[in-house]
Amino acid sequence: MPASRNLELARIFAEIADFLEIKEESTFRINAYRRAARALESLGEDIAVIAERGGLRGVGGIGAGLAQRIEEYLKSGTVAYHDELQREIPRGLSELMTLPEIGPKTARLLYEHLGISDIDALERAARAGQIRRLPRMGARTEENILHGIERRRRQTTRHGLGAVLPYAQVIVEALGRVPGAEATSLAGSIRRMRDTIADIDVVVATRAPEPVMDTFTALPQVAQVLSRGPTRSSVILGRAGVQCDVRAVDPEAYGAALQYFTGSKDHNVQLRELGVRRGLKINEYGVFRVADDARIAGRAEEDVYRALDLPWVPPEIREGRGELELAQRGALPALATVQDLHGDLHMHTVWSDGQDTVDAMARAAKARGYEYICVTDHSQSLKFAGGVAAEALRDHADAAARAGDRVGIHVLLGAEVEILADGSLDYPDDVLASLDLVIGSVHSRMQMPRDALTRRVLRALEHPHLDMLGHPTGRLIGEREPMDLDMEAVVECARRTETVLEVNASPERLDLRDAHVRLARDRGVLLAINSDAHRTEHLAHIVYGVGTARRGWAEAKDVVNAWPWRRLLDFLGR
DNA sequence: GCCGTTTTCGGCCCGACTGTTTTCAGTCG
Repeated sequence: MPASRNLELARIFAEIADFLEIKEESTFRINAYRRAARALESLGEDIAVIAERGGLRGVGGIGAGLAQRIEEYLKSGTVAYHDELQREIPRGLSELMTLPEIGPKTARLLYEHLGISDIDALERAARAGQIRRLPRMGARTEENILHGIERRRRQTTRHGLGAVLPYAQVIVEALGRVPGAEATSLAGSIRRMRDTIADIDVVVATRAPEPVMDTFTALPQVAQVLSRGPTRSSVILGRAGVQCDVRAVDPEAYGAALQYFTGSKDHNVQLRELGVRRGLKINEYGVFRVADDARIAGRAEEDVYRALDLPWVPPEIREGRGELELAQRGALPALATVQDLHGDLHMHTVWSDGQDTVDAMARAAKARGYEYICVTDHSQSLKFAGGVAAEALRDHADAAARAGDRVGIHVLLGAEVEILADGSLDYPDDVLASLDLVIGSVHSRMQMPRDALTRRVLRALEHPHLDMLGHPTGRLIGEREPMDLDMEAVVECARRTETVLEVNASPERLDLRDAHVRLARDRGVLLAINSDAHRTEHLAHIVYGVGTARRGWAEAKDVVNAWPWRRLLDFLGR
């Protein structure tokens, strides 16, 4: 399971960090393991491939010691140090620490006094009233622990960006209407457009925090108030069980707070280190000179970066993955924006499984300001999605062109063609040649072994009529794992054959994902950001795709549908 | 354990909130 080797190693390092924390080891060692775990999680490339070319030390947060542990893991499949710690400390304690309110100290306390080392035992003890008898524990804590366990059982880990963002925007708007709220913004991973979200962070600038907190904790969406203070409150929203944290800050500190709470942690740590070198202290209240404690920035986020002689860094790339080095050199990428897009190259109509006609799609695209669209219904073998027979395509081409003329937008006729199990495409070559754009996608037999699957996709990429690979990994966030594909090989083949890799903006997909966009972009592969709309409203999903592409550092020049009509036509060779 | 226009040694972020405390530890972000 090579792709998951990164995640497996990340889990091992994170667990080592937990164990070390229980043992009360140096927090800096603990942080080093945590940081390495996060780096591994967000890596677009297989760690084994990086190790092979001797690049481990080049990954931020990995030094001599951790490189050695990684090598050991790649060779033997285990890390002896991890095994050693596991003999000393039950693994379940690490699991306990994932519950709210339970950190290393409490986990150890529970184990030493009551022998608790898993969540079931903890629940039994809490129900039996044993927790409250422990030092520093009380009935309230016991109750909170039971709540935490219950919430854990009801909800699964993280939430998809697409499910949470619209909801979060409603909260922001509601708080923005409170009298005295001068500015309101999302922060945290949702502002960075991560594909999944653990909680919603909101920052409000106000000199009167009380009414903001009153409004917030009384919102109809609030199911439970976890904490409430003048500067910070925390609630659980609705049945979905998303946590939402609101910070109220003085307008003078709004920019600093927004910067601070947007993160990521790694980005902020690096930023503060840059500050320290200049004799500056950065916290959520502002940027301060250490010498005389004078505040030199804080009102706007731009000011915080400017105080360090840096340009403002777009939230999507604040991941501590080299963005600050580039910012220092004034070489940040000019990330693609929604406004850069001239069209959308992947959408469905009533001709297959879409809800709207080509006319309706064209009108909706025109209303978004697009110059062109490409209609790409499913190919013949995808029967359950109303795949289009080859014979119907000629009529569709005429109908698409007429719709374009009526609406005043260029309408190309393409197809989302099945990549069959052997890597061949689902229309004959002469039919493919007649289409303006051919997207190849895998919708079936996704469970093939890695080698066979990779061969299958590479064969499709080599096909002279294939222009684009649609939703390359086939993942459905929170529902279906990505296919076990050798992404390095796919990216390399796409580069060589000049095949476009899609960033599918459908919120349940976001595929390519951020790390793979970065990999593709670093190798000079062309991208497209497409909505994969199945009705007119879905065209708006493009914001999620743009966010994902930006997280992978994609620039407009890398994105073919950010090119004007003429250039796109030249590229397609039509 | 990482990292280096301060450093191969000695730094490494810190404040808010809760609960059980009579003055603060633990957790979280």
